[in-house]
This record gives sequence, C-alpha cells and structure tokens, in this order.
Amino acid sequence: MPVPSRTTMKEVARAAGVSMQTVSRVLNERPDVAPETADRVRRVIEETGYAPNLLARGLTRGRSQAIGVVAYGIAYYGPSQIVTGIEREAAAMGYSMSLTLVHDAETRDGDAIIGALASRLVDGIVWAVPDVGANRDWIAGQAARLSVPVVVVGGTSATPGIPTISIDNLEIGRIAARHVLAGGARRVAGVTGPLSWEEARERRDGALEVLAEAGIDADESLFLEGDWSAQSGENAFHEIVERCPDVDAVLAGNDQEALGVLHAAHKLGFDVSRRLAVVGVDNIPESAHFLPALTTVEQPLAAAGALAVHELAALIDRRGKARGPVEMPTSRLLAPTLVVRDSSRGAPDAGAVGGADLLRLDRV
Amino acid sequence: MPVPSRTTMKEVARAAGVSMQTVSRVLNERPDVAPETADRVRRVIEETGYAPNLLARGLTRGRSQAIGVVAYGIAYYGPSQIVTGIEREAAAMGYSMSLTLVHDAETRDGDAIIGALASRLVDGIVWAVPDVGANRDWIAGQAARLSVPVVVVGGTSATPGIPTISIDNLEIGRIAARHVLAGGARRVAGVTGPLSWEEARERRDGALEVLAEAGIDADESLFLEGDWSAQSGENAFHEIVERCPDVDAVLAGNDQEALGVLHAAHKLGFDVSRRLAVVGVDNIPESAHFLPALTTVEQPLAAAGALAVHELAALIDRRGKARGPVEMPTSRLLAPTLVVRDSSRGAPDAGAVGGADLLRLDRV
DNA sequence: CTGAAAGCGCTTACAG
DNA sequence: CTGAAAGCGCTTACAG
Repeated sequence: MPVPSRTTMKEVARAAGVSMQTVSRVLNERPDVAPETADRVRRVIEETGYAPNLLARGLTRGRSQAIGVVAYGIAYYGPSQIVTGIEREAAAMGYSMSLTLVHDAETRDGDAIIGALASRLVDGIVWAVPDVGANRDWIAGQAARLSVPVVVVGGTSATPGIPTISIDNLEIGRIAARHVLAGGARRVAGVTGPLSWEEARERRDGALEVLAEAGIDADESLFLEGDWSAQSGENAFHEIVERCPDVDAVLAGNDQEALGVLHAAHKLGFDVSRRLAVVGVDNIPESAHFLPALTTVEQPLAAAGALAVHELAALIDRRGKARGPVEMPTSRLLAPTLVVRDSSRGAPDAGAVGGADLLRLDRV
Repeated sequence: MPVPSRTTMKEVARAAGVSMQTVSRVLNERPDVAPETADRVRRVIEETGYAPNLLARGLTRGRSQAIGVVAYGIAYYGPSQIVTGIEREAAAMGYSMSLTLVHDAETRDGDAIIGALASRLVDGIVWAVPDVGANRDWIAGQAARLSVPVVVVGGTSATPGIPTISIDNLEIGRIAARHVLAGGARRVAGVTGPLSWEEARERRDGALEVLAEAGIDADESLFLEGDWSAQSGENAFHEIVERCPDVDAVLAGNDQEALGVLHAAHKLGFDVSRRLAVVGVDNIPESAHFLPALTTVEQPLAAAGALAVHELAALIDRRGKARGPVEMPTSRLLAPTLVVRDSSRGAPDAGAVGGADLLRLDRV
C-alpha cells in the first residue's frame, strides 16, 4: 500500500475548476470570492479532506504560527504548571508549541536551543527557565539581537528591556512570615531553596524583612539552604533544632521541603501546629493531605504562563504591523496567595473538622 | 531599527563565490566538495551566523524533523515523567517536539489535534494519552489511515496494529498484593483509579488475581473506586473501615490516593505499618517522606517515553527507505518495581533508621 | 567537483 | 470576482 500523500491545493483547485489563488482565498476567508465559487471549493475541501501544508504557508508568510517554549524540567510542580498555562493559551490563540527542555537551570546550551527555534521560524519565544546564575542577563541579550520577540515567565522581577511575567517572590516570603508572626511565633527559622536561584533568595529576604520590621531577632543563620527536596527540608530541620531548640516556626522554600520538615519534626517528637508552625510554598495537591495539612503560599503559575503567551502574541502582532514606535515591554508581577491549614493553626489536626476547613487570605 | 532578517543560503553562496547547491552540500556534509571550497563556505557560514531555514528544508524534503506529541495533562506526575522521557530522547535524536495537551482523557478533539500535527508535516506522532474509553481503538484507526507513523506510550497492553510502549499494570497490582500478603495481611482492601481507565482496572485485577490464588477471600467490594486524588483515598478509607473494621492492608491506585489513606488512617487512630499496610503506585518524590514513608510500586515512565521515541524514529527511517515489507510494530511491556518503606514494614516509623532505609525489590 | 534548472506547496501583489 | 506570474528558501536529480 502506497503511503497516502497529502492532498495539495493544486489538486483541490483542479477538482473545483478554479485556480489555486481562489482556493487560497477561500481558505483564508477573503471576502472577494463569489459565494457559489466559495461553496464549490469548500465542498471539494470537505470531500478530499484537504488541509494546507503549514510548512509551505510558513515559508511564504515568513511566520510559522508556532511559538517556541524553553522550560526547565517539567517533572517539577512549578514548571509543569507554567507550561500547562502556556500550552493552553497558545492553543487557544491558534499557535502550536515547540517545547525544548533544559535539564540544568544554568544551561549553556541556550544558544543552540534558541538557534534551533529560530531556524524553525517560530513567531516568538517563551523563556520559562528559573532565574539562576546569569540566565536572565543572557536571555535579555539574546532577545535584543533576535528577530522574534521573547517573553520571560517565572522567576523574579523584570529584567530590563524584556517583558517578564513573574511572581512576587519577596511577597511570598513576607506573607509567610507575617502569618506565623500573627500566630504568635517568635523564633522563626527557614529552609530556603538553592541560593543560586533568585527566587529562593527573594523568598528568604521577604521573610527576613518582615521579621526585622516586627522587631524579631531575625537570625539569618536560622535560614538554612535547601535544594527544594523533602530530604533537604528534613536535614535542615535537624540542624535548626540543634541551633535553636525552641524554634516555633519554619518557613520552607516549597511544599516538598515543608514535607521534610514535618517528617523530621514528627520523628523528633515535635507537636506540629501546637508548638511549631510550618509553612510551604506552591500548594501542591498533596499538601492538603500532609500530616498535619500544610499551610502554604500558592503562586498563580498557570496564569503566569498564559499571560506570557498573551503578551507574546501581542508583541508578535505589533511587530507584524507598524514596526517602529519603541516597543514598550509590558511586565507583570503576580501576587501569591496564602492558604491556611492545620500546620500553622495552633490546633491539633486529628479529629479536626476535616474536609473543607480551608481558608484563603489574599495578602493578609 | 529594522528587524534583522535571517541570512539566506543564497547570500552565503554569493559571499563565498559559489552556487547555492555547493552551500547545500557543505551544510549536509556531502563528500563531493573540494576541501578548500568547503572551508571557504564554512567560514562564511561562521561569519554570517547562517542557519538553514528549516521550513524550507522541510518543504523540499517532505519531512520536518519534528515529532508531534499528544499528552494528557502534564501537571500530573505520570504524564510529566513520560513527556520528560520523550523530550529527552527526541532532542538526542535530533527531533524537535511539538506538544499538544488534551485536557480530557476521553477527548474528542483527537481529529483536530492529529490533523494540525499532520499539517505541520511532523515525521511521526507519539500518543501519550491514557487508555480511557474508546481512546485506543480510535488512535489505532487513525494510525492506519495516516501517512506518518504513530507510537502509543503508557496505558496497558498493546493495541493491535499499533506499536505500544506500556507498563505492565496487571503486574503492578500483583506485586503490591504479593507484598502485603508476604507481610501477613489477610484482609486486603483497595482504592482504585477511575475505572474508566484501563490502567486502573488492570491494577485492581492483578491484585485480585493474586488474592484469589492465595486463597484469600478476595472481596471485590473492598476495592473502591477513586479518582487518583488524595481526597478520594481519604474518602475510600473511611468507607473501607466501615465495611471491614479489621482491614489490614490497602492497595492504592497511586501515591496520592495512598497519601489520603494514610491521612484518614491517622485521623481514625490506625497504627499504620503496625496494624495496617499501605501501598501506593508511582514513587513520587514526596512519598519517601510521607508519615510513615510510603511503600510503592514504581513505573519506568521516563524510560517508556524514551523508548517510544526510539521506536518511532525507527519507523520513520524504515518508512523513508524501502516502503513495503509489512511493518511489524514492536511493542514493549515494561516491568514495575517495588519500593519498600515503612508503610508496609510492620515497624514503627518514628525513630527509625532514617535516611537510606530503602529497599528495592524487583518482582518479589 | 560544481552549477543551472525545476520543484516542494503555498501566498502576495498585479493585472484584468 | 478571478487568474497568471513571481517568489518564499531550500533540495533533488541532471548535466558537465
């Protein structure tokens, strides 16, 4: 059996008794086609199952109707949420998505990756790699010399000259710190993410800022560096307890680290939620079922991904039309949300109201 | 500032004082070019930063050097692992990846999605959507009439006529059941995934098979249907205890459900790991830090994704060459692995050896 | 070893 | 309202 090759526009034209241009017009919904001619063409398209070759279209139009996405991991909660948001919005806006994963946040393959995407004539690029090392400066430099627009998503505040959709990581730290202070905590410790990540540094700094303002003895040495893993949270908690046996709150860099803290606290016989408040970041689905259920700061990651695509699409359209008036990149900083559960409530979790005992506080 | 448009092959040719064909030959590493000519061309390519327009190349060659991937979710652990494996292997084999996410496992957008990928002349398609409803039969039908090869990954056993890389879900159920029986359990219950998923049915059936063989009163009514969520695990456990107060083992459909079971058991005052064994599926990173640490059955999902791409690439190459000799699709069924932790060890978890107390048993 | 010609499947002005 | 021509940037035979 011969490989069924695709129907071509020329074939459709012949079958409909018109020229290729007319088929092209019908396909692109140009108004200047006689109704009956258009109908005839549409019928043939229907019968033959014709669909335009997007490679050819892209070649002539000079744009591919595809966006390139460069993401870090995907196996992790944050990136997977962001990419989900990106894909959804891209699909909704009629773009297909070419995804490249970098396996090291400090990748030096950036050139090759961007180059490969450019070779495919993507109409724009979403850079969804965390803010580690010199990443951001590098991509900003690339963006300047590239012929396609680039939008950065995730990470921290905007890089000058490049539109960035990010989460307010300082605020994440502040929210968490304010919350445990409001609950009466006075000896606040932390497990951060890897400090090569700007995200991790900002979360910590936001917390320290609040502690300092509250006149709390903000002991930076009680904020230990983790690596986002539960294991690192567990290790850190043991260290924290050694340094400060009467610690009454631990702010974790993410929910996995918080889980490790809960685990370690349990092993050490701490009565979490009565004597110790633990707060995570992310609100992964599991966190509501940790023991005790975890208080955490949620980030609008999928929304950030979607917004990034939205902004990118706007840039693409703008570039298509009037090239000129200095493109003012629109950056946005999205606010996180506190989700309060038993791990910080100062109440025993066993026998609790169970179920819908969830409270959301926006910027408490 | 004018949008910097890409250097073209014609420009490279002129700068190097040769014809386009010669540049093309150098680019494709054809041997029939004089060394010094090739050097000259390479130098110009270097200087200009020329990179071929892959849309044009795809149009002439009739293939895009891209594969299309259709995946379910990505925000979930399983799919994210599979896609990670797919991307890694695709990148390694020189393919770029066009990713489309379906947000409903029983999607009826399949036609449109496949059509869109075909329009982009992808060289092959990886179908990474779970085996729900009539999914598999549908994609098998599509594969037959498509001009590009399709490989299915995930799910259960092979669909006739279409290469499938899957995990042995029956074996997952068997492994889990054998393990708790070996630990002395006699009243075994379960929380399944949604039973519209073939994966969920097979895991349950594998367990029931082992229980029956062991002469255990395999009570199917103790296997309740969940929806993969921790909440459903929690709800199910309450129901299970009502039906069978002296239950001594619960086999969950995944780690999230298992977490819900642990949570509910804790609330109800069950002494997990002493009086109750709980086993999950997936080995999500968090599971090692649940309270108690979770025994679970791990699936080689990333490997499955990589193998799918590998198989797809083989099919693409074969199709490119001798079209003819009935393409015998190669399907593979990958074996899961048991990871034993405290939740099934019949030992208290507090004050345990902590850390590397992990044991892997292959097909116990 | 190298180049002129034709063509991949579309779209974009340009005529009529 | 419709079609002939040219061109997007490559590659593939075909000559020499």
